[in-house]
Amino acid sequence: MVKKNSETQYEKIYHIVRGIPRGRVMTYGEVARRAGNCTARMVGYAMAGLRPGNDVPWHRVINAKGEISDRASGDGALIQRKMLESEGIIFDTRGKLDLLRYLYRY
DNA sequence: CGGCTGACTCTGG
DNA sequence: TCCAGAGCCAGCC
Repeated sequence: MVKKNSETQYEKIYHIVRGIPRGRVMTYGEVARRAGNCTARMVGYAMAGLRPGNDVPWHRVINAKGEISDRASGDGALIQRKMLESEGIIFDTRGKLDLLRYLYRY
């Protein structure tokens, strides 16, 4: 399979997010680092640019604090938390999850 | 082509 | 422990 470098970093980011197994999460920074020359902001922006119909488990991407980032769109954060809980991830009373336990690393 | 924006992260006080 | 500022780069008008 030939890979085109013409692909945007977004595609790379999506691919990585798709590689996150169920019950695990990944931080923006980790995804960015694995994607290559990319920054956490790019990942965040890539997630923001997601469209319905994609098979990207965006809810498995969280910030470095182990928290769900507040986004511009309404209650997305609440949905994300529910999705993660649905996968067996337990949230702390402060709304945080244990990164040492759920963080997916290669 | 230039400037603004953003689901982040890090460091210092 | 919490708050604020700076850095970062691709996409869009």
